[in-house]
Amino acid sequence: MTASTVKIRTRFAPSPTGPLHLGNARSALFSFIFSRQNSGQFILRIEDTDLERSDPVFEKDILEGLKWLGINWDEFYRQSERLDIYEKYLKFLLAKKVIFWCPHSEKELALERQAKMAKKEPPVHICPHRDETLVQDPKNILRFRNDAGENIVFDDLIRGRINFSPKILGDFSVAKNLRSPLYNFAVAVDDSETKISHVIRGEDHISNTPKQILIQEALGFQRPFYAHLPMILGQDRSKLSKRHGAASLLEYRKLGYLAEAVLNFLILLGWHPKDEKEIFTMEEILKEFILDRVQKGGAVFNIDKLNWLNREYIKKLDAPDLSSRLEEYAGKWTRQIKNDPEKWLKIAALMRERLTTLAQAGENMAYFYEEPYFSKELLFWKEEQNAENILRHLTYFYSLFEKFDEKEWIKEKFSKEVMAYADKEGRGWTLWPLRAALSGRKTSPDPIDIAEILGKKETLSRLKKAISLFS
RNA sequence: GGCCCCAUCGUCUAAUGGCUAGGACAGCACUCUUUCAAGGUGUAAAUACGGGUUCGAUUCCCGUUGGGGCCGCCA
Repeated sequence: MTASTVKIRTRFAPSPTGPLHLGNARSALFSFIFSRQNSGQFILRIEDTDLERSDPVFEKDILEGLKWLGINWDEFYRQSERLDIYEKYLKFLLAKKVIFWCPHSEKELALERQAKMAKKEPPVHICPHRDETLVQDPKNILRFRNDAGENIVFDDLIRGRINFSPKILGDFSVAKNLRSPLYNFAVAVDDSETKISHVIRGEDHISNTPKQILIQEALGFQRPFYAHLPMILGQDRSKLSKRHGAASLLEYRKLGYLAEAVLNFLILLGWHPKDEKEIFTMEEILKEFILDRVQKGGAVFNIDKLNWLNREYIKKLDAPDLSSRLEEYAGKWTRQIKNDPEKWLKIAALMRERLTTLAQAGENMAYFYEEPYFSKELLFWKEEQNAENILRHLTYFYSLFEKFDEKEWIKEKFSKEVMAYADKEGRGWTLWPLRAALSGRKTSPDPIDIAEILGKKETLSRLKKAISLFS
């Protein structure tokens, strides 16, 4: 079997026991990309065999996260709906005496494990009842009668040959009972039943692979290709988790990251195209991606790089696109935005180069919709000591703006005169107080742009208010 | 503890036997500039260590060290 002769089918198999996590999202992404560029199928399989911990809420979160990133699946399975299939294979293996009922309690097993570890032996259970034919009983579980002698060897597409001694596996568990398969068993069955050609998953599954191979072999299944991706690490270089801050994918959406940026970021963690390009579209990824170029070592999650990418993607958005994406982050200004879409478009265009995340829009747009409050000191630029000067400039600007027609209030009309005055009197000394008077902030876009958006009436009113601070 | 995986600037990475070890993010400096952002220019910063192999090792081999993962009736 070679990659060129098989139909490429990859899968992403999350368990709905928590929200979709960045690391998982990346595994899904790599699998998805690999299937798409080989015109294969991408299968989504929900691993909800653990009824206790599985929750439909998380399943929903996972589906939503994948859709957000644009990762679409061709087939969908839920393990809890496939119990008949697992039962069939379990019975088959039971009849072949490849699996058996093990009567040991969890407590006994824990004790045994402890003792073995103390003796520096692999903490595995080799069941004394493996040759007996015990029957089903709520106390018993099904274990694999592991007699494998030779090393289990598989060729990982990213790491090369990997070798395991089967002895360290012991008689591993495969199911709690005929209707409750355990992870490794369900995976082996499903990967084969759904004809998965390439299992692309996180490095944390390397040590599960020999168990799955043993089950495949007992069942006479064909072995898929394996590719184990490096982990995404937190700042402390341990597996990324909740304690490293936002780990859930959808949280990044809430924080105002663009799906395109997150996607680009995720693919860059562990993979890089031949050239030095860092920003690319899905089409470009599909064209260039190759498993051989995937990194082997874990990659530390770096929010600075994500922020940079997000800024880059925001800058590329045109004003209408940005403004509509920004709407859900507008908060209490939502109604004003809808009332005056033209004004909103201009605001969005101004914010474009200043946003790292969409969520920052809320605080950066307030002064366009409500009158800012500030103290007189704000109007003083740098070393400016003279209040008279500020008053003079503001008064000049007031009379300047006053003479322009409210109906033709665009910056092209008045910017020339504003700048002529600024150049004559000193830009900083004049433009700073003007900008501060209009925005009420130390930092903001250009006063001319702000004046245009505010309109004649509001511009004059704010200037008047600033002037009044001096009387 | 056992087994497995990994190792280039702070971080993500390029260079798979041959230029001065390249790029990006972050940092710093300068520049542009009314502020912020963006932009421009520049700068500092790495092959973990020790042995081999070789005319020549980031690259191949061995060892050491370090980091990570897994060791469930979770997935």
